[in-house]
Amino acid sequence: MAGKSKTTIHDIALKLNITASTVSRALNNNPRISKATRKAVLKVAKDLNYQPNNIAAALRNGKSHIIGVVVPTANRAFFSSVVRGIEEIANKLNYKVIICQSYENYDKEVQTIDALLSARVDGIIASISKNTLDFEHFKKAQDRGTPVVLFDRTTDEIETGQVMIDDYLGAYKVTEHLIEQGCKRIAHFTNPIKINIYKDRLRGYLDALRDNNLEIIDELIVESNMQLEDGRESMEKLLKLDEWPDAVFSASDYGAMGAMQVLKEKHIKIPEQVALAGFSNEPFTSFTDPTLTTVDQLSITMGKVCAELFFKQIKAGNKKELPQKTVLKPELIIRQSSLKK
Amino acid sequence: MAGKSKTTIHDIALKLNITASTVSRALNNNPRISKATRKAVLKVAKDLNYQPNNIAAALRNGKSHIIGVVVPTANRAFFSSVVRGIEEIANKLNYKVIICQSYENYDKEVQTIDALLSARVDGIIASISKNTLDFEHFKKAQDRGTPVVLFDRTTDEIETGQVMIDDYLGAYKVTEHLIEQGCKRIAHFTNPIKINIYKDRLRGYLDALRDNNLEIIDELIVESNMQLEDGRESMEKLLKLDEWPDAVFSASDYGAMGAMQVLKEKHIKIPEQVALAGFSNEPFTSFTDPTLTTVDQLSITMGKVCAELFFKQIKAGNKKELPQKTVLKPELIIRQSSLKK
DNA sequence: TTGATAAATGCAATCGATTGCATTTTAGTA
DNA sequence: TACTAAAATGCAATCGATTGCATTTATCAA
Repeated sequence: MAGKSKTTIHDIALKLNITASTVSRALNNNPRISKATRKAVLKVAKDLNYQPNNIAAALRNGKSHIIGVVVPTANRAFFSSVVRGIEEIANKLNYKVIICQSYENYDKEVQTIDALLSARVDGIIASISKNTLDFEHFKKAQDRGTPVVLFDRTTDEIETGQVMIDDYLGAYKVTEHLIEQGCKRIAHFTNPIKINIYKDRLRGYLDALRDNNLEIIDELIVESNMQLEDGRESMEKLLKLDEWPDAVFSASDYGAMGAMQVLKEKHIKIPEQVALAGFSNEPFTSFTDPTLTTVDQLSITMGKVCAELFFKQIKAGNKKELPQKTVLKPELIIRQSSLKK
Repeated sequence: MAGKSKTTIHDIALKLNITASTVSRALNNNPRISKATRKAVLKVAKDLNYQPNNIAAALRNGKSHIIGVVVPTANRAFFSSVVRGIEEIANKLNYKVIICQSYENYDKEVQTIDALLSARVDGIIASISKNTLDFEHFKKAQDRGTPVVLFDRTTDEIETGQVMIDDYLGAYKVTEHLIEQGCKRIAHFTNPIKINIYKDRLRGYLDALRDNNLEIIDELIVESNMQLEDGRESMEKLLKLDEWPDAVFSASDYGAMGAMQVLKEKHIKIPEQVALAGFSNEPFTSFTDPTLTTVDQLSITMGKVCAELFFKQIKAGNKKELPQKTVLKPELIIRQSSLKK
């Protein structure tokens, strides 16, 4: 079969000597259609191998039933789990999800949002890229009536739904745990960017130190992009200090991994000499030796909540209900790298 | 601004006292439009914050400029890198990419293909799920005139573009390398499913043994799904044999990782007592201790080739050019887990 | 100035599904 | 049988951009 000409509701209508309206209603389970007709339509639809054209429907309805999701990179387990959570809810409600990657690039992010708007997605769920400083593109989406929900890396500079974990609490817990293990000179890897999450983690770290009467030592706070290589460099830097830290809490698992590599190469014992903790519970953290203490971000839940928030906004429609902010409680995952016991 | 009513080419036309046709042509750089008009249109478009409605265009043109990509899971680094490669080429040609996950589930895969067809994607690039045994859904897409390109996990049961690495060669190289390291009882973790890649890797392993006059020992070939847990179980099984293997080549990195954990727990030295190698070059393989020997699959390249193949098919149009098959040469990555001395 | 081209723009149909408002058919009642 | 309400179906416009085929306007040579 060539199958070139795709069959439409008109083809079905023709075959049954009825109109496209009836076919449309039959396919959409409109109660105004008799059972007999509906049945006949369904049969012919099947026979003709009918495939609905969502594009036509979307044009007519003004809604595509597609949610655009923008993540920095899909291969970070955290992000892809969030997507999974979103999909779980969305698919149930017959929505599809487009995943787009910004590759941590502001321009690409802007382009992506534009592309999604042109594609007439019904909403956008995004985690902003690290070097995004302005949010006009999101505002633009909202002005167009496309709801926006931000997760994890969010901002208060625009009024959107927000879903995040309590980064402050997560960091506080980690730091407290390290202190309980007897650590007194705890270093911290952080990122100098504007995104809240790193600022909050830093605050959590600082407050935990203060609350436990530990001195805050500026030279133990190292800024970088916190990828593997950065973690290595940061650790090397710390090891050049007159007095070593006895623990490192990195706001990223990758940063912690870099530190671990350096420590192992120098045969410095983890956690005895230097305890180690990361943040995000990337899957590899349970594969390292020693396994890495970290903070789980409830990624699937986060995705689900995002989707729920989105659908709430959809339902609310024009009634400008205040966009909601949901904060999830993260979970401390204690593993070998910090457990002196 | 309410911004509720989105501006269309008609709004622009109205403002300029011209017709929508002219606006459309102006926006599309049609040479039949005078520079003056084009300029005016562009200005008004900007002033009115015009956002093209791709859905309308897609309906009229019969093409959405969207490629649907179906992967088992987006969080496997391999798959997300392939997607990245696809995007690189696609974006250049002004195509967008929808990423869908089948979660290794046949039914979900079928549904996804259906959804993509309804969304009228211009093509589908997919890696089939592990438990997919029939390929009617892909055939259906082709019958509808939607080109299909399969990558990595492909099949010869339908005529499509195919992009893969030479799994046979990769496996052969790994095995040969292990033999060169002096290993003589090399075990292999494989997957009993129909997908070619695992069969090819098994063949590569077997041939390498034969070519080096090593005995093929059935009990050293262990079948499983090759996730972490499976790897652990398989390794446990091997360690119950009267004579241990002196190397394990797992067709999956996760399987190898499971084996590594068990070996380490039992204080069996890697690679001295048992050498270890995986397949796929998942990022975590460079984080383990010892780092894991594996095979790189040229993921980005694979993605690019997929996209190129797709565009070739698009251009070819009806002229049923034979779908092409591209085989990439994988690269052996030797790391600590297999390097004796 | 007058044609005759070329250049610029307009008209109207089209893509396929949906839906408000008829209209027709059926069922039920008096 | 006549009539009415309810049920089933049809009509035609709509969503927004595109495009083949006019039609109008500008340009230039004779």
